[in-house]
Amino acid sequence: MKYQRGEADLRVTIGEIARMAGVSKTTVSRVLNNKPDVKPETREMILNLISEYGFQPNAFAKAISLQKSHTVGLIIPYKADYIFSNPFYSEVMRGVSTETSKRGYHLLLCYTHKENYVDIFQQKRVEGFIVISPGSTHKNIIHKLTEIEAPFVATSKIPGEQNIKYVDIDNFYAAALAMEHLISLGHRRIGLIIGPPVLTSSEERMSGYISTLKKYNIPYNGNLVRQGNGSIESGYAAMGELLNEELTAVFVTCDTMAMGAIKAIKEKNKVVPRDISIVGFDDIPLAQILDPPLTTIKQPAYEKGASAARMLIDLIEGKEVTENCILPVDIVVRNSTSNIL
Amino acid sequence: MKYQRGEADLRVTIGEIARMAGVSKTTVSRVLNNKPDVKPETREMILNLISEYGFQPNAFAKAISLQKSHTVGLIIPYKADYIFSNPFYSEVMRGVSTETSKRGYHLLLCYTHKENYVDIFQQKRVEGFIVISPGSTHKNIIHKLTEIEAPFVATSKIPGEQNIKYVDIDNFYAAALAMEHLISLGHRRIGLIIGPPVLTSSEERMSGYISTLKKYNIPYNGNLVRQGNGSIESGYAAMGELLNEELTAVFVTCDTMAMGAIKAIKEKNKVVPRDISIVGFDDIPLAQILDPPLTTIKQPAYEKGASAARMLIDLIEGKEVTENCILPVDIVVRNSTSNIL
DNA sequence: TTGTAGGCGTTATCAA
DNA sequence: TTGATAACGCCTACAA
Repeated sequence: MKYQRGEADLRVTIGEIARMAGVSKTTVSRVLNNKPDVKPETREMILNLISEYGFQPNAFAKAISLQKSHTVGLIIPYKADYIFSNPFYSEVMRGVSTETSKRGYHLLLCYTHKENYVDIFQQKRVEGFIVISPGSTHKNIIHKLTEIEAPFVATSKIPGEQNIKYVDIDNFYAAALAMEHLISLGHRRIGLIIGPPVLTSSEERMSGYISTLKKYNIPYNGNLVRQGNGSIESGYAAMGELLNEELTAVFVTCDTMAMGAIKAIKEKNKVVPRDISIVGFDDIPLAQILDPPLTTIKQPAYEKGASAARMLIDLIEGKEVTENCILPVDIVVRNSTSNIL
Repeated sequence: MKYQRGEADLRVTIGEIARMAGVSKTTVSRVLNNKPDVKPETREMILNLISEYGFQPNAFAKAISLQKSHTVGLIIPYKADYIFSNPFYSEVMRGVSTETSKRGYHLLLCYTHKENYVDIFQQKRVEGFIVISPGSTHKNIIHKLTEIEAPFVATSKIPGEQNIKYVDIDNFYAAALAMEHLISLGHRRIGLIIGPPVLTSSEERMSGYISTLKKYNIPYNGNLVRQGNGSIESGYAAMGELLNEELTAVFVTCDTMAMGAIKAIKEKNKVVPRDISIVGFDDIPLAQILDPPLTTIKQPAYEKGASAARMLIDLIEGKEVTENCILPVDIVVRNSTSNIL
C-alpha cells in the first residue's frame, strides 16, 4: 500500500475542490489567482465551492512553490524586559506590525536567545528582518545577518557600521532642540543624563548637547553629565548625583529616565520646574500625565516602525532602497520647564 | 523545456547535499532527523557537508510533509494602542513568546483587523492561538475561533463563555485581598474604580469588593464606585468625581488607572496616603517608582503568558488539558496605603 | 478554455 | 545500511 496521510481526511485542498468541481487543479488555481481564461460559469461554480468549504490555499505549499514566505522576522535585541517595558518600543513594534500586514506580509517574533534568527532565515521561514534599535553590543547580530545575506532594516543607526539600512531621527538636531529651549528660558547651568553609550543615539545627542552649549558660549562641564541605561532607576540614580552640583536644568535623553530623575528631585524636596527644569526625550504616553507634565522631544515611534517595515519589504521585493529614512522630531513643551528665576 | 526555478541556483537543499555526498535524499534526511541505520562514516560525511554549507531544511517543506507548522498565533484583540501601552500586557506577551520558543514553536503576531486570523489558520500558517485577555466585546473572536475549530487559549476568562481554555487569576480573591488590607488599616469608607465591564475580571473584582464590605458589615454605597476603561485618563476622571464623596481609601483595579487617580488627588492638594489610601492592581514595574510607591495586587503577568503558551501547545500536541490554570496573586504593600488617622 | 505533467523541498514506506 | 518512489499542496509551462 502506498504512503497515505491520516484517516478520514477532512482537509480541503485545491485537489478536493477540483474533484468536486469536476475540473483540474489547474483550473481551480487559475480561479484562486484571478487568472484570465476561465469560463465565467466555471469560475463561478468553483468560487461557490471555495466559499462553501471556506477553502484557503495552504500558505506553506504556496511558499515552497513560489519560493516566497511572505513573512518577515522582528528581532528584539535588548534584554527583553528592557524593550518590553519601555512604551516607546511598543509603539515602534505596533508600527512595524501594522505596516507589515498592510503590505500582505506576516510577522514572526524572534527573540535573540542564541542566534535562532539565523536558523529561522535559513529555514526560509522569513525573507528578512527588522531589528529594533540595536546598539554596539548587538553588532554580532548585524554581522551575522550580513554574513547570511539576510535583508534587514534597523530602527536606529548603529555605531561604526556602514552600509546598513536604517530608519532614525536626527539625534543631534533633536538634542539641540532641547538645549535651545532651555537656553531660551535663561538656563546656563544645564545638566545631561545620557543613555547607554552603546547606542548611536547617545553619542549624537551628546554632541548636540555639547555643540549647543558652545554655540552660546557656555563652557562644557563634565561634572554636569551623568550616564544611565535607560531605566527609571538609572535616571533616579543619575539625578541623585547631579543634585550635588549647581544646576538649574537637566536634559534627560529618555522619558523613562526623566521619570526617575523627577522622583529624585522631589525626594530632595525640590520642585520641578521651579528649582530644576527637565526636558525628556521620546514623548511616551506617560509623559503628559507625569507631575508635572513633561516637556520632551517627540519622536515618531509608530512611524519609525512603519517606515522600517516599508523599507524592508521594498528591499525584499527588489525595489531600489538607496536612502535611509530620517524622520522629523519636535519639541513638546509642557510644564517641566520654566524660565529661570 | 520543463518548468525550472531561477538561474544559477545557490540554494542548498537536501537534494544538493545528497548529490555532493553521493547518497540519496533519504539518507540525508535520516541524518537530519537523527534516525538510526546510517553507517557512522556516512553520517559523519553528511554532517560535515551540512555544517560546511550551513544547510537547514526548509521549514515550510517540512511543514507540508509533516502537516505541522510548529507555529502559533498571538491574537491581540483590543485596540492595539491599549494593549501596547499597558506594561502589564507586555509582560504577558513576553511570557508567551519565551515559552513558545522553549517548546520549539514560533510565534506569529496577529492583529485583529478584520478577521485575518481566520485566514491565517485556514492557510495552515499556525496550529492554534493565544488570545490576549479578551473581553465580552471580543466574543466574536472566540466564536469564530470555535467555529473554525482552531485550538486556542485565552489569558483571561470570558464573561458567559463556557468550555474555553484559559489562564487567569482568582479575581474575587484578589479584590478581597486588597479590601482586607484597607479594612485592616481602619478604612470603612472605601471607594472603587473598576475596569471596563466587558472584562470578566471587572465583574469578579467587583464582587470581591462588595462581598468583603459585607463581611465586615460595611454598607455598600454605589456613590463610591466609578468605572474606567483602564487608561490613566479614565482613572484620573473617575477619581476626580470620587473626590466629591467622603472617603478615606480607594481600590483601583489597575495600576495605570491608579496613576491617574493619584494625579487627580494631588491636584486637589490632598496627599496619598495621608488623606486617601490607594491600592492598585497588576504591579507593573512603574508601581514602585510612583510617588508614593504604590501598594498593589501583584499578578504574575509573565507566568500568565507562559502558562497560556504551555496549555496551547499541550492542546495542539494532543495532551490532555482538562484544567484551566489559576495563578496565585499577592498583595505588595508599599506607601500608598496607611492607617486611617 | 482546459488539462497534463513536473517541480518546489521535505518525509515516509517499502523493497533491495 | 541504503535508495527508489510517492506523497504533502500548490503553481506553471506547454500541449490540447
